[in-house]
Amino acid sequence: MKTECDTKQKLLDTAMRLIWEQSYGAVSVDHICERASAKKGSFYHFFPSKSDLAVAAIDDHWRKLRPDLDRIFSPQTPPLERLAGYCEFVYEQQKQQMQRFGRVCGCAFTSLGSELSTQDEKIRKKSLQIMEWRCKYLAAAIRDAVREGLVPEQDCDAKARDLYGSVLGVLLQAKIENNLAIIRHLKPTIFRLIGVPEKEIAGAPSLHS
Amino acid sequence: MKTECDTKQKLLDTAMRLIWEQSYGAVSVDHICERASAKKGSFYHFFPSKSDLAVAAIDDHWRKLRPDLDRIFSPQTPPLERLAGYCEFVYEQQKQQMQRFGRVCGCAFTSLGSELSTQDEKIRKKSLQIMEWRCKYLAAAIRDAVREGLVPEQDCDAKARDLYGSVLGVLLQAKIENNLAIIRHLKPTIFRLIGVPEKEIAGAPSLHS
DNA sequence: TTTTCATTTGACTGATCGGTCAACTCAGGC
DNA sequence: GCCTGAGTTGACCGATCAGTCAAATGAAAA
Repeated sequence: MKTECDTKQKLLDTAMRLIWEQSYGAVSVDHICERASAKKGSFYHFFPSKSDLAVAAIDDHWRKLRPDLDRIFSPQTPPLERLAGYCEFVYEQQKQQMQRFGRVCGCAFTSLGSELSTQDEKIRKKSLQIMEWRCKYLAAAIRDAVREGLVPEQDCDAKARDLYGSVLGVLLQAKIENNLAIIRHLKPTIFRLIGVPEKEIAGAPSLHS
Repeated sequence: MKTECDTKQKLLDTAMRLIWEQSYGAVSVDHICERASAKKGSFYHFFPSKSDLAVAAIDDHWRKLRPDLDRIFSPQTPPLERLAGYCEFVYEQQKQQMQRFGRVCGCAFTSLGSELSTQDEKIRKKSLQIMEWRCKYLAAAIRDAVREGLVPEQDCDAKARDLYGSVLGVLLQAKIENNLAIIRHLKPTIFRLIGVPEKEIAGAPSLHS
């Protein structure tokens, strides 16, 4: 009980960072331990296996992300501003990764999901869960936009998934192109998908608060 | 010179199949050789390294894909039917993978790109190149749709990338959900993005030839 | 027939992989 | 002052990793 359990937290942080910047397959338990200044025995004291660590790291990363999403998608904010704010957040998050690592790293959750969902059911399930949670924020915003008459009537849950698909797609393109700029396409794209009038999309470039 | 160079082709086919079904990191050179009934020495006779094989396998897979895309995007076909046909093709391809492997496997090119573009520049570049080539088909279809007055004036190249982003996103979701059905969202989504009137999207469920 | 050379073979290397283990440390409760 | 048990340490395991190599094979060119 040397240093409480910040060894565990250090391992979670380091693992998420390395996997995000590289990939699950390219990061070994030894690398994680070395960068976290922990020994292998400690690793396997806290986590039964490498893939269990990955699941725990996803959970931990999501936990740290939730306050931001709760703020962005606050019902206090007009629904279309929530969506615009989310696009801005996605961009800023990638920009921050770019500054730290010098590369566009995409979405950590879905990178793991893409790499491992055909092989590791635990990670697939977890990745899927995060996807569903994120869609709930989008669905609520769309629903409120419909209620306020800003966009046409539509299947909000299904549309939220379409929107999230576009987010994932753009992040994947940005990662492969290593180009932040295309993330700026995100806001007009999702506005089009929910039927915001084209003239409102063209004008008002970013946030208009 | 036993069997001409079908050993090389066998290695390419096997590699693409295994990597598609699993991932680059999860598939070893030994696995590939075993499944291709080749020996390690043969592997390294044809390919200088594992990542060179991956690049070659992408090229080879693309080569085999082109005739289908040329047919689907034939200028003979009305532009919106080309896009609908492409959505159908994407669905059918995943369905075929599902039958062979029992799982939705997503887009092989971008799975590789997603996993390795932060680590292997050769693979990133190749993955990017394929992305650009595919966008050209989409851009041409959009351009023709604009010319025929089916959709509003727009930046066709930029929109093609947005569309392709949606394709990638949906495939990623389908892979993580292991669910073919959501790929059916693709056609209405990309039609919305290029501004096909909503009443035409709702009607005419699939191909209308 | 002999030469040539792309191809094939299988044994081999050293490094690294994920994971195990018994011994050790040390704060808190008794 | 001893005991307990969460946390730490570093040596260790067998398997597997990507990559090497010298020798063998055999079809086509000479």
